Order: sequence, then C-alpha cells, then structure tokens
Amino acid sequence: MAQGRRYWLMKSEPRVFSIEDLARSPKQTTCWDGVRNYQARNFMRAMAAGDRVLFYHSNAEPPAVVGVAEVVRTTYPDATQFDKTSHHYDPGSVPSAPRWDMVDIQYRQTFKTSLSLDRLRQESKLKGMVLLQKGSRLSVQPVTEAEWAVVLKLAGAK
DNA sequence: GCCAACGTTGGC
DNA sequence: GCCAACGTTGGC
Repeated sequence: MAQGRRYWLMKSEPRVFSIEDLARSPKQTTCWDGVRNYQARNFMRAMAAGDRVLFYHSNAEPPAVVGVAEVVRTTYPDATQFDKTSHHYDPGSVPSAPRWDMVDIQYRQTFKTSLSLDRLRQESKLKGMVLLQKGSRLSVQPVTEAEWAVVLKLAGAK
C-alpha cells in the first residue's frame, strides 16, 4: 500500500455520544454530524476510508482518549444543517452548496485503560499533539503517525 | 478591513 | 459554575 493511512482524533461528550454508544450503534457505525467549525470540517474532508481515529471523551471525568474508530465513509453533506428542527440547523447553508459535511466512523476498540489528558501530558513524546496545545478546542484534529504509535503503546493496544 | 461584542468549547 | 481561549458576526 503506497498511500499511507492517516490518523485523527475526534472529540465527543460522553453524555451526548460515548464510545459505548458507538459500539452499540447499528453496524457499530455512526455519522459524525454537527461539526460547525471550518477547520474541523476541512480535516474531515481530508479523511480517507481506512484512516484511524482516536475517540476522545471531552467534558468527561476525566477527559480522556478512550479507544479507536475507523473512517468508513468519506465526507458527504450533513443533513442536520438543513433541518430547521435541529440544534445544528444553519440557515446560511443551501442544499446546492452545502456548507457542512460529515463522515461515517466505525467502532474498532475500547482501551482497557483510557488515557486521561493528565496522562498524555506526562509523555514528552506527545507534547506536540494538537490536543495538548494551550487553548486547543478543535473537535476534529490530525494526529501524527508517531503520536499514534505512542498513544496506542501507552494504551497497551494495537 | 478593523475590532468589539457575543457565543461556544471544554478543562478545571 | 467559572472563565480563558478561540471563532464568528456585524457595525462602522
């Protein structure tokens, strides 16, 4: 395989949608709707099927990377942007030129031990992670191959 | 195009 | 619940 797989991190509040919810979803797959940040959207547009995703629980106790998912469908329009009843409705977006996209991701594994923010911060090799940068709020962000390897090793996972 | 006001994110 | 950091909006 000449094309290298890419790695990402996606945040979700477990009270809204947790990795357990993903594992219980039909086909263990969900569409990642509701992203309303251009940078995050652009990262989703760069995703390819087979890319790996760290699943992160934000607003959790503790906030932590809890497992792995995989991109199984590349970007397509997020239907909630046109749905007036949706919390994610965007009156400025028109169907002929959808502003917001989503991807589908499928469950892969839950770490036996989740990796809290604190734990990740202790790892000098991870100090460049987007997640750990001051003020970082991006809900979809890139992870380098080296960071990916360190995180999976810390989790005792493959 | 500047920038103040406002809304959101997310750790604490 | 607080609030720092950040993104977006809109008046000018």
